[in-house]
Amino acid sequence: MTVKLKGSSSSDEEDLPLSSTIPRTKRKIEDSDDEDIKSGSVITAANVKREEDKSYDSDLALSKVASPKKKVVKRGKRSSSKVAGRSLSSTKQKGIKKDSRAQPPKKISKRESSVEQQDADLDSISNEASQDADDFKWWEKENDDDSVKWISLKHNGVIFPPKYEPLPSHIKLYYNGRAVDLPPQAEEVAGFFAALLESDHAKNPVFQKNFFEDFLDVLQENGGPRNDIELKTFELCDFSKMFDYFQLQKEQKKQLSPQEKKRLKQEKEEFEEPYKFCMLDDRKEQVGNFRIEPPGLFRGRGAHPKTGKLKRRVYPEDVVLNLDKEAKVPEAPDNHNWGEVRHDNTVQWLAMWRENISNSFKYVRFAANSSLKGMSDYKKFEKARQLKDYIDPVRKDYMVNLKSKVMLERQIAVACYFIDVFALRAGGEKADDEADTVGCCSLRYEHVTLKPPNTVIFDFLGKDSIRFYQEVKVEKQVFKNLTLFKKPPKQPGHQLFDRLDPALLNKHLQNYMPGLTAKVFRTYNASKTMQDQLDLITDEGTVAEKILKYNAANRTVAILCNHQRTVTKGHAAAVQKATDRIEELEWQKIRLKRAILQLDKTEAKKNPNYFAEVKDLVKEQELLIHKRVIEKEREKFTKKFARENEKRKFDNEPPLPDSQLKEWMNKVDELESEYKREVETGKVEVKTSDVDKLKAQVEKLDQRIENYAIQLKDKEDNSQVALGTSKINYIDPRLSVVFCKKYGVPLEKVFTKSLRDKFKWAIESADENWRF
DNA sequence: CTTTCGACTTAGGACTGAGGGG
DNA sequence: CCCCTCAGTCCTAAGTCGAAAG
Repeated sequence: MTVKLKGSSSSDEEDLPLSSTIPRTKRKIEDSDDEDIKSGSVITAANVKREEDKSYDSDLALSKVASPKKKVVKRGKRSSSKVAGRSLSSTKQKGIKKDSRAQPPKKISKRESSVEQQDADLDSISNEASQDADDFKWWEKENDDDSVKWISLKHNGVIFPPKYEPLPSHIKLYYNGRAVDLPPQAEEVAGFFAALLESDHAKNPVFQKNFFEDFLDVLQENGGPRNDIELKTFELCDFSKMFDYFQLQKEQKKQLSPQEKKRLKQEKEEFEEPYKFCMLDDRKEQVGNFRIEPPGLFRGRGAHPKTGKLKRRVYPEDVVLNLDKEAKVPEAPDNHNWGEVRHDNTVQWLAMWRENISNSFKYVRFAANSSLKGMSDYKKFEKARQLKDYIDPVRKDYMVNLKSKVMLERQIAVACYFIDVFALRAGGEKADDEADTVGCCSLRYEHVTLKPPNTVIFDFLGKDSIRFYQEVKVEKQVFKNLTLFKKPPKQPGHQLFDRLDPALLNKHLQNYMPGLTAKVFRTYNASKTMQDQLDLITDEGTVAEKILKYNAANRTVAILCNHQRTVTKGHAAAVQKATDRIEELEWQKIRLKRAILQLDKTEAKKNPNYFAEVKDLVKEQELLIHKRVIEKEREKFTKKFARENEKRKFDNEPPLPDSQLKEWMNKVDELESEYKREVETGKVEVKTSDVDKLKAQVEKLDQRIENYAIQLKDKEDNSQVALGTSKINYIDPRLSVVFCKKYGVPLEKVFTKSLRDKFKWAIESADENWRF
């Protein structure tokens, strides 16, 4: 376990050796702080100067020698000359059209607000709208001030999850072998756990403990088990009957006839229709998450202390609605009342409630394709583009400040370097009842390992407890500073940047550019990287090849941002299967080559390279392949037999005779003995005497092997990388639009339907010459 | 000032249905 | 054609950051 220094109370801090030496105020680097003290010299201003000069020179030497191949700075970002000429774009953007805050307030406010009129308004949500959101081109309008988000806002409220349906009386939780008669409220909670019985959560002791505590609470509140069984330990609970029942239900749902499924789906659609849309400034716009989150067990990520706790049911009384003053307030279901009705047009949520796990708010908001979301997305990317014009001084400064005499400034410099070069997040402090994850400012001693002369190993859990592991080379001075920041008495558990927090860092960044914060760097560097990668692609090859290259560029960005996904359950198996298949194809190829040699011995001399691999195949390996191939064949026929009979049974036909299966199996046996002979005699039983034909077959196999190998590599490369997050949040969509336009790639090959909706503004505004 | 709150973006995993290969 | 895979969508957790509260 580690000790947290920051964020803990001051009394905790007093126990720690560092507390007295490092108050969190700005001050000069003192002797005890600076690594240079090791050399025994007292650091005066002059001394510092001299020392710095020396190190500056050596840094320079280092960069001179190593810069062409070193990885000190990834992605060659210091090449700003290309960017410089384009600096007007961000200013240009501002003056597209003068049209101050162009929403139409007059119509609504003047309007009669009789009940009938309002009903008509709401109906129009699902019928035709006064204005279709589709032809509202907000991005062609000037909009500087967005503190007011809307003038009018009408919606139909939210959908609540269905009431709990008690299980059939024969489905019970068992305790120590006895059926427990639970009150429905407690049964529901037990059911939440039972549903997860085969997931990893159910095996997590923290999850079990948290669940069990909350479960017992609910049980207590509702009078305990009705048949007086006292539940004491989790281990004696048997949820399997409940689990089985849920499985059965799932199965039954699957078994429904297609028509039945369709009908149910349509019913659901019809019921949800009114909630899917709202009227925003008289335009019909989509609502995002209009369903209130159902109760369940909290599934925290990573080692979350609260994982497994009961996420309680939300009632209308917990919900705050937000609409305009004239809007008809939708009726709360079942004679309930809304917690509150608000008319706050400075926010973009339609409803909210407080959740009970961390006591924070959940919001019902507009969908990603809405104008408001689009606007903030656009602004985000414009802000990132703006950074182009400021990045040089920012970088120059942090390089200079790496040598600042003020500790805080050095820490800021290193933090900026990390954020810029390695795309770290800001890293706010976290509470004890959250998972222990970190970002830049919250990095601790143990998260950074230093390997002289200038290698840094990052190893920590970031957002969502995703591991960040990188072994990188850094600027010499960064390395020196890190050594300094880790100097005793600092030890594991202590903050690396003990003077720093995101607020401070962001305040520093605002000095360069209004609105500049740590997260802007991620957007900037992601989009910049994408631009650079796309620039490398030429207008050659097929559309499919271009898409492959686009995805490769996308992957570069995803890796930069450390966007990972856990390898799917079947991944290892899938890779093994693909590898096996390639191996089998290789083997087939070798057999063909052997056959060629048998037919014409002179071939070997004519082209020894071509036949080299024939000798490479080891006998043991070949035997294994044989075994695998034969096994697969047997399995294939067994399955075919079973499936065929299943079908016949369904069609009321007589099953296939066993003799059929036997016949198939005999064929496999034959094949098996053929292979056996082949190994014994070393001779392939050739079916043709045409050498050219065989060669053609070899060629075909080569092609197939190649294809499979590429597919496999792609699969491997992508197995741990999630491309979606960067595409959705970090890469300026206009880059993709330009790429597609320029190279004749259909946009739908890179953007799904929902992304095309979300990025409508980009699709319609970017021309071929647009650059990030 | 520092801490907490509120509102927003960013994130990976679960679920599901369309389409691609055997 | 059928199965199975995987892309696309849904869900909601977990960040960031400015502003209010203390």
